Amino acid sequence: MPELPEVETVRRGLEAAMVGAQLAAVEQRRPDLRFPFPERFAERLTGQRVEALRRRAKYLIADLDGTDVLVMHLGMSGSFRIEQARAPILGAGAKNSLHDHVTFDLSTGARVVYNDPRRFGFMQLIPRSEFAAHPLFNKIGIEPLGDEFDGAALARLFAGKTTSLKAALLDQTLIAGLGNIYVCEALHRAGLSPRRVAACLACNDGTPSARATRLARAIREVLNEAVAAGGSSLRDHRKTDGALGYFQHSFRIYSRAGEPCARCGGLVRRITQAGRATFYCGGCQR
DNA sequence: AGTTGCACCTGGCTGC
DNA sequence: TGCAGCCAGGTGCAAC
Repeated sequence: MPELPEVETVRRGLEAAMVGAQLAAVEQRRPDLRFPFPERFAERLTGQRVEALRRRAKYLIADLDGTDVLVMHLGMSGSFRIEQARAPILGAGAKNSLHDHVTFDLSTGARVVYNDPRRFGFMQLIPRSEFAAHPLFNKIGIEPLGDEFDGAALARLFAGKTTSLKAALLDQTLIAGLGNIYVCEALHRAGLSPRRVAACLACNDGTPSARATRLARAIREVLNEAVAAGGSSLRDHRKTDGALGYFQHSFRIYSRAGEPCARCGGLVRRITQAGRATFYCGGCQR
């Protein structure tokens, strides 16, 4: 499911429920998700207090009061829901609980449940001292909602890249947190073809082009709007209170193959790039 | 070094 | 109604 706006939405929900609380009991219901759980996972977490709930790229990071940091990734279909004691959420029935893989019972009485049908998500425990140098994080790129992200940064990152704009924007070692939907949406807003060479964002003298500025602005804009909407719910994404995000109603290009472009009336096309579907308008995306 | 293709899983939708 | 086939928000690794 989840790109930056969905992960950020989940982070906010978990932060409100977990920060300051102690993990009174942890249950791990299967040996692995995408990867095996760490050794003695539940035991090592039990009794720890959650001091902060952060996001880096599409990772959720819980700072604990012990020596470890809990790293969580939602993969394609992972979600968290928060249940208050004695008040299970209606509709969270047997079918759904089949894929409840981890539960955290908090000292507040709330229960946090991780559900992931496809099991592409994973959880890791990393010593805090090794966090920055850890292979999961040491090559991650710039945060697109951070202060340092702008047209100049984008042009610098993409300089000399012969790959497509689409592929470069999906590369997490360059920019952290964009996925298939928001890359398509940002390129459409910026009026840029996903097939362009990534290096086209820099002028011959290396300065950022107007295109770079437009694209950086479009990326920030679409991410901010999506976060404000609680993310996009296609199949699996839920806020931690069970509510749907609603940004999917604001897609201008994603999954609209065959429809007229909302901006120019041109035909929205679907192509495949790097094995992923790309939606774009041949009329106004140049 | 940079890219592509495939694998990892389940479930939902489409079309026969 | 049933079932086969295709598709899906991500990422890591093997192969070119």
